[in-house]
Amino acid sequence: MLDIKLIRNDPEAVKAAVARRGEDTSSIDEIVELDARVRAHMTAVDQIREESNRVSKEIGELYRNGETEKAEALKAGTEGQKENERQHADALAHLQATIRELLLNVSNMPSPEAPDGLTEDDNVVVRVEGYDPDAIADHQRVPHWEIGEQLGILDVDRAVRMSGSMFAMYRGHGAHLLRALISYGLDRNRDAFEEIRPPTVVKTDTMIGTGHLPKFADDAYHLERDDLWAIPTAEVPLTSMVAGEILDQADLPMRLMAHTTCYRREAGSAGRDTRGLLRVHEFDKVELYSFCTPEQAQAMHMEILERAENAIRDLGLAHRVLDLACGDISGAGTRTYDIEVFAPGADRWLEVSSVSWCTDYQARRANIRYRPEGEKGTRFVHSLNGSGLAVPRVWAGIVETYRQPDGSIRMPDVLLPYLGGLTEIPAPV
RNA sequence: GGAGACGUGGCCGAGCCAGGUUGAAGGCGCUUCCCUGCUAAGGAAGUAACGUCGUAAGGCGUUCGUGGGUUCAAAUCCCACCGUCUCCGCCA
Repeated sequence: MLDIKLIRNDPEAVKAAVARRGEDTSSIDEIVELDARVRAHMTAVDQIREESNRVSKEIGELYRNGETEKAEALKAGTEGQKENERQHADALAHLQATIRELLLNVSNMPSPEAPDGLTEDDNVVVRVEGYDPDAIADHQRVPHWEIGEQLGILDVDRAVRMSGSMFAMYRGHGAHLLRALISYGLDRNRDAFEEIRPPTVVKTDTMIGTGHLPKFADDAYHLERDDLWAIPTAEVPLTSMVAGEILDQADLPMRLMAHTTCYRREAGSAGRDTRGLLRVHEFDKVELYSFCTPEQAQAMHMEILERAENAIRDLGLAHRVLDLACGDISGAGTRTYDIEVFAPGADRWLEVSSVSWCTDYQARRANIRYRPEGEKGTRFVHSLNGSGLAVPRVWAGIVETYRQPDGSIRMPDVLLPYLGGLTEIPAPV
């Protein structure tokens, strides 16, 4: 969430920034107004408590000295104070809860450098690599859901029978390829990132920490009986890993990576891009993540983007990098780069990574701070995340891109160490 | 799931049964200074976070797992929840 002090001191600037997303900013005015009332009640409560603390201490002293009568007299004088305090305290608590609720629903301020615009059409293409529409051969123009069926490596129909639409099942070499991609995604970042395998089902507080709740409750799977949520991305448990902690500056930047399954209801996108693996409710992903100081954040953003892009480049996939327009940046982000792979069979760009710099927006929610060296007090860390490898769409890109004239699929060189001798998925006989 | 024990500051650990100068003894760690050829040892002082008021110095408030309650007063008493540990049961 945003810093209430920042909103208090310069509401117009905050509104202007948030408005670039196309978001309604009227709640910010409301917050400012409620905040003033909060502080009035706060002062009142503090004064009442100060007085009551003082009197209590005095009573204690009187009892100790055996001056029971005086003590009783003082006690009698405290009547009514309690009710008075309670009224202010209740009003205060109520206002604070309201403010928090409002605050949780205000998105992060986009970076001044983020491109203007409200939709994905306004995203700026930073670079395109390996994309040549004229060089795409006919045998590559087969969508992966057809290839998957032909080769017996992807079985959507049976997955749908078990779990409903937008679920997939990988089989045989297809499942093996999936596993290879996960290992590949992790291993190539092992030089700097600590591998984590977190829980994939988490408490409500954990989801709030990253900004996925309350705003996007409809997009997440909820296990009502135990009040647990299936994570939409490893970003959720990774952020919460150090929730409430004060980190040593020496430990920053902290680099973490995790392979997890991710669950998304995709509530707003029913019927869109539903063929094959374009959009599924359950998928595997390797996530790259970092906590760092504000000073380190910009460089870390570039590092994660570079690592994610290199993984795609080394797989030999045509791709492009987008600088997202304000309106397309997810709630917690201040700036986001997307990586899209071109899938020649499906004939479209598929988002395979979203690399976001969240400033202290998530850290504030999850209360993650660090002690700056040579400075008093604490500061909130910055958090950054990016998909190191989103498996299904990369899988789709590979299967379509590497399809040979005979219908077999050659395996990218960089995956060979993970495929136990498999160099191609053979064509059906 | 059953029975019991327990959750205190960066860490360890008193205090809780008998509520009152306890924001919390003592120790470790850390910081600064002294001593010192170097290191070790030793001596002195300091060492939580958050909120709020204040230009500041500083004042006040909150926090002893979390949330309620009792009381003039709660780390201490009561209730609920969360978590940890031990034993039993079950189990990949």
